[in-house]
Amino acid sequence: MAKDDALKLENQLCFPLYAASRQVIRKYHPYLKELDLTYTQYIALMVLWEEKCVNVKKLGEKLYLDSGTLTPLLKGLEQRGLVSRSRSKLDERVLMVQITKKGEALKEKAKEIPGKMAGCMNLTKEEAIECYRLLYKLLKE
Amino acid sequence: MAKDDALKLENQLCFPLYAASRQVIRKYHPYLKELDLTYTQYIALMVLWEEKCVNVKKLGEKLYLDSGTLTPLLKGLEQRGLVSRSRSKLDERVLMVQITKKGEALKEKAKEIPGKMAGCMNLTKEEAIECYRLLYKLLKE
DNA sequence: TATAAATAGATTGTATCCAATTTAATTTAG
DNA sequence: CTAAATTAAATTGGATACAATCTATTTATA
Repeated sequence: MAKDDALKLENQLCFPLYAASRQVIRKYHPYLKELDLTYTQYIALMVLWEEKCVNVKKLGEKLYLDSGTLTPLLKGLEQRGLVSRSRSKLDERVLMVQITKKGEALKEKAKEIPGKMAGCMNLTKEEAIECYRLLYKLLKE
Repeated sequence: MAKDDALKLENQLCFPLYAASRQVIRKYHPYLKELDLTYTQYIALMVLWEEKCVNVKKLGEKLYLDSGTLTPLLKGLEQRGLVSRSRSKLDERVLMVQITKKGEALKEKAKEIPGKMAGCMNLTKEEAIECYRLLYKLLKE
């Protein structure tokens, strides 16, 4: 490939990655709006629905997000009573985040979302599995 | 898959898409910083390096971005003398964006970036091609 | 054991993203 | 021809992302 062609949008791998990511998240919007959640809040809650209690550092590692994003996000969820935040007694630097009853309750409504979203992804089962593998390979390096 | 499992982070396709997208863009950062560009500015310039002149609507269609993102971004590039903006004489609603000499000059430096980034993507050639295909399939619907 | 180094979050500042609304120009219908 | 509908950008407001910096706490070490 000529050096000039390497700068064409159509020859980038990153661009469709970036565009597809935003497009899929936009498709979540109508469903998440019903729960008054953003996509970032949704995936943060996903971790908390599984783990019940997790500190900010660990949450950030799972979501590939740092405290600059998570601190205000978690404060917002706390204000709405969906999570609670408290310093660890053993190490005051560590902030534990816990899902609340109200946060747990929201999970019941959220359960409908993956099924609704499945219809928005026009990949075959096999393609989705391969795409998943490739994205994690990109991510895990 | 149980309905509960569908809400686990590890069972999402969107999440690795979102995380990998941000991670790859983060890897661009040191190289783009040398040109004082953000990733979004970089892909906007990519279109202009190819097309010389394009209106905001068309640019938005290519990048999957709307005027809410592009207007301030293009104003910024204009202020730095990298692009010029002017209303179409035939249709005053349409804003034409053109690359300037200075913007063209930046392309020479940018040419080094794809090569540098290639080393950051740990997919084989075949995997990259398949990933590209799957992402565009996701995107084109 | 003071002090340096490391660690966890919080804060700050810049640049997106995007839904929703607004404005101005053009096209379409009646 | 002219009011209504459509279209292209711009604007507004809320929520990220993330680099860089700061603060408080804990750990390591001379």
